[in-house]
Amino acid sequence: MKKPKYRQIQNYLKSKIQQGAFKVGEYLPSENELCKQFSITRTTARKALDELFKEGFIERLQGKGSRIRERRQSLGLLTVKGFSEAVGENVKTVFLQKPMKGNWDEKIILPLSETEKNTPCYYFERLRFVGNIPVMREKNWFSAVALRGFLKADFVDGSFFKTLSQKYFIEITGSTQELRAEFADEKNAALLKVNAGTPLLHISLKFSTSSPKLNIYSELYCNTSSYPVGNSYFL
Amino acid sequence: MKKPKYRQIQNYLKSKIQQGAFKVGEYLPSENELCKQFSITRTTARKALDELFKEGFIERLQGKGSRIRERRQSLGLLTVKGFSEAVGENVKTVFLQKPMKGNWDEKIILPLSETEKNTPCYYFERLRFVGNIPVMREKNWFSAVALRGFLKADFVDGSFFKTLSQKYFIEITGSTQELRAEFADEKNAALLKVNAGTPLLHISLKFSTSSPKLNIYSELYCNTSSYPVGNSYFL
DNA sequence: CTTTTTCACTTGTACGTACAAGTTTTTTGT
DNA sequence: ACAAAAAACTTGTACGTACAAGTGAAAAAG
Repeated sequence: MKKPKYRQIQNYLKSKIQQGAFKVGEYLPSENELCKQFSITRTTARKALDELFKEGFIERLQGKGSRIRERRQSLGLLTVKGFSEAVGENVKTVFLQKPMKGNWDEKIILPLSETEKNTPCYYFERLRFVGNIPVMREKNWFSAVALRGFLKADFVDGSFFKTLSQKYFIEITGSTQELRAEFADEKNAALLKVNAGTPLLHISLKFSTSSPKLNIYSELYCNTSSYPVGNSYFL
Repeated sequence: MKKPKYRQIQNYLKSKIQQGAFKVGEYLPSENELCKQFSITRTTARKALDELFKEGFIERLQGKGSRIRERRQSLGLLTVKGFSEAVGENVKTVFLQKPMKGNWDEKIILPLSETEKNTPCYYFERLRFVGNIPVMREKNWFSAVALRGFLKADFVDGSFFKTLSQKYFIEITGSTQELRAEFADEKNAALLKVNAGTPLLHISLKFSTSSPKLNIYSELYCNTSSYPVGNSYFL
């Protein structure tokens, strides 16, 4: 029932980070300060910080402290090369469909849970550019129950994940992906400005989150001829 | 200079696991046994085991112990769906080129380090089947300096990674990937038994290992029409 | 003023203790 | 013989202490 102390501290700090109380590159309170502040021992403070490190929120520098980190880099997610890394630089995102009440599409490849099938569904669709070249079409579905008021709100910094984190305190905890090379259909060809029949990389994604109610299902269609999709994984 | 105790214990246990002294599903000595055996405190023993857990070698079960785990599942590597998971089941691997002295191919997409360019190179090539359908062509390059005697030895259980682990005590520590959807060229079309011009998933891979001398570069060509490539990532 | 040393901070390692909580075996009671 | 209770194990959490090692600023020495 009761949560361990280190996890309480961990979650407290996490929510502060998510709320933007600490910016990327800034330092968290030191272990000893946390000890005083929460009346705990250093063992417990360290455990909380170690967990935040494992989750990718901070990096720990001996002699200096615990520094806030850009979390995206720690997740082994597939990213369009020169996309999220080169933030802002020549990158553009256009809504093809703003968030709306939608239907669980039969094109979603990764299996939905039964409970999800019986809940209303939100949907949005975007087209992503590098320079003026459209490189990725992105279709997203997720259950409406976890994100009340989502349709009215704008995206934080134009980022869906940042919105989840800062407005709903929901983090991505994992992902499952399936990758296929397919011929572009007419719709995708038109959107990505290629000939129909060009090979596209089709990525079917399921994101798990810290909210058990919320999984995000995405179908991505990528023109990889100029900008391949990349990812990195490190222990 | 001197390594911390917990890391010595960690490495000792790791090498035992790699040598096969503990099989998958078996339990490591308990924390208290390690304390006696190495004259350390439980804090240190726990730290060693926690590290092995982070590396994916074991899972820790309260009340039971630390159980050896199939490590591949913990790495966020791309796998052909129904391939490594369904071990042995309908899965076949054929050498198109047994390990040999080769040349750093210009087709390697991810950049080589300068030192690597100046070392001799080993090469091998395989074709992988699910059922009787060829689904993946796999070309691999790596520096010869790290793996002396590699050409003579056979693969452990037909697995390159298991060979690295058990014969050379080298582990995969990370990977960088680039993904492209491409038309099949004639060679790949013939090998994968598809028409030239069929879309193939082209994966360019660089594996980092625990040996700083060894990186493995791979170029994979996958027919994803029946068996998509998948991966999972969890925190 | 510049260089060196010291000091005050940070995180890292390691010791020891105690009890909670989950699992399995043994003992006890009926 | 069977069921419940106890004991004996496991890992998990949390306390407290001490010193090592890395960093940066302040103080001392030149």
